[in-house]
Amino acid sequence: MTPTNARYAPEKHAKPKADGRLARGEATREKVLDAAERLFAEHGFEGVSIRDIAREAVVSLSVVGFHGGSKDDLFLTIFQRRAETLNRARSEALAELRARKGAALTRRDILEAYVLPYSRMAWSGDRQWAAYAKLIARIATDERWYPRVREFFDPIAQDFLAAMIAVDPDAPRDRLAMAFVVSVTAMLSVVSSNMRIATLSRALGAEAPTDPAWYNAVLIGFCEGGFENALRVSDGT
Amino acid sequence: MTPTNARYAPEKHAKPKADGRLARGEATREKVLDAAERLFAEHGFEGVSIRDIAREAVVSLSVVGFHGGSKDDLFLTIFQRRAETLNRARSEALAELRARKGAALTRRDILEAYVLPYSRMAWSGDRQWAAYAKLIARIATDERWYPRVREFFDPIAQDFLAAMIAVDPDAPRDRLAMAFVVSVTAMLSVVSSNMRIATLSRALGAEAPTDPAWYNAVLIGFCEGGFENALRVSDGT
DNA sequence: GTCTATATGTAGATAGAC
DNA sequence: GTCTATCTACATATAGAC
Repeated sequence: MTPTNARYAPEKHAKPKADGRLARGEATREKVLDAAERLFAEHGFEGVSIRDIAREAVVSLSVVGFHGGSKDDLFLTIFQRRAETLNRARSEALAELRARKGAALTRRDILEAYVLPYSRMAWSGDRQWAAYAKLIARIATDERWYPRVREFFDPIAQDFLAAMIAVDPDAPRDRLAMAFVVSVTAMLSVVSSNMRIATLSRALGAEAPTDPAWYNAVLIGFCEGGFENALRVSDGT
Repeated sequence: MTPTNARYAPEKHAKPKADGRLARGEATREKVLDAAERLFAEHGFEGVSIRDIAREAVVSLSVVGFHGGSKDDLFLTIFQRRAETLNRARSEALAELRARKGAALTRRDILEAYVLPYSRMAWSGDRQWAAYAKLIARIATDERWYPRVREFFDPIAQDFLAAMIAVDPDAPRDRLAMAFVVSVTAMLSVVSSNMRIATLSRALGAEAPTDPAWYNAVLIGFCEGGFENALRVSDGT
């Protein structure tokens, strides 16, 4: 697991000064945000105190407040910081596919363009991007936080849904919406529960899969088959 | 949404006294556990204080400690309290199908036997069972809590996986494990995010689905198609 | 920009009266 | 069994020195 992926590894968000180094305050700010990102990803918002963050970042307590503002602000800032990079990766993946395949675009292609940027991020080998991926998985089903961060994710989701509709204009919209939400949750769950998948595999006598490409392939296969079957009009039970 | 389902509505876990009424202490205990269940489901473990629970249950602070023990104990007790009922419903559903269909059992049947008892519970119209369903969805992907409650869920999951293997003995075990975990997450996500599905449906110009049977049908359809596609050996990307 | 010090509130837990 | 009262620890936030 966790092969390095150059795409995400070098990503840093502080602006370098003219001389190429970060301003001192800027570097501290990054340290604080990075520490908060890791801890929030691991323990959730309420499970982390500002003192924990200060300790993890190796700064004093009030430095966290200075750079991060209130605890709520700090949490939102962490989302904001990387959202654009992820969104851009997804948009570019979709645009590239559209350019290359045109009308031959399939649902599988669209799913890949949505899933793979996130997957690469989660398994990039960069612990901050991995933490961010976990954090997204954590808040996506959280009714308290999702409304406050949806602005970062919903627009791109709309684009992908539009692409799905273009592939099959007759698909019932409600089923499409549900298949999409379920697919997104499935994607997030693979990152947050690959430990469970590994455990369960071993319990069944198989080796625990370790290759991200394997997880991607099975996940995308699952969602592709799921979409197809869910969109077929039929009412059971 | 939320039609009453008699199966779960009358469920109460305190033992009645010989005269048919609950002992006073027992009734208080139930009040405390019910309040904790609702609040933990809504706000998570760290998001709820013992004082919150006391207020919700309309008892004094120390009564919560008296009946619930430590906060950790209280949380685990809530899980324990209803786990057996849910497990029994699932086992019975599977046994009934096996008796009725024998070797003609399908993956779809097995999925239904796993999903429907949970779905009925979540939408039973009883707010405590609904809260319990939300609580399960909340901790299922929580690395801190899942190890402490898996004993309540893993045995039954093993039974269902065994049934899946019986249907298709050649299915690769690792893919089976992953398809199962993803299906379970999908099931849980429908309960915790049906608001998002509804919102997204409206955004696409459809009405927001309100019928639990519709959610069940689309979900099971999705998982069925997902399983089938995920188990096929093929490696993309 | 970063520190120490502290104001102010709330957390979990329990002792002891009734 | 249930209450009031309180212990001790830790929370967020910020004022003010350097």
